[in-house]
Amino acid sequence: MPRSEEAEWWANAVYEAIQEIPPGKVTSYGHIARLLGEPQRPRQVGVCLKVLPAAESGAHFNNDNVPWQRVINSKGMISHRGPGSAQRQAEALQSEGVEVTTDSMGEIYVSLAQYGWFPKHLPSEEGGEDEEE
DNA sequence: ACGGTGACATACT
DNA sequence: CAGTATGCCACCG
Repeated sequence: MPRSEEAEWWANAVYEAIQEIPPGKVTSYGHIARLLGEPQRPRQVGVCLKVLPAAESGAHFNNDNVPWQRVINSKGMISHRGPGSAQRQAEALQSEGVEVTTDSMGEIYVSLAQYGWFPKHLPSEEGGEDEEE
């Protein structure tokens, strides 16, 4: 029981929200934070994923039942935290039918306009595409 | 005990 | 339109 109750609540809410993301879709950290009513804490969403327990840890929320792979940054790009980690995430997404594109810089992108999952209508998202559901 | 960092995003310059 | 600055708060050194 590391983490205070508050942090636990936050992580809990984050994991639940992520589980709401339908397969074959992706969303952003900021959107998750917004869904939780805390639009100012997109980073903490990432922190929660970083501390996400392993599948074999026996935790209620773990690497296996939380589709962490469906969460990317607002630009539709997969952040590279370690060597090959982004690659792994891209692979997982492809396995769900999500098309990913790699630019010349080696950065992996996902078309938010195509696979973005945004239950709420975002005010300013990519050029003004009113994509909903 | 303390300060820097980070799976980000928005606002401002 | 691109680069810089700030907020947020758990985790690591």
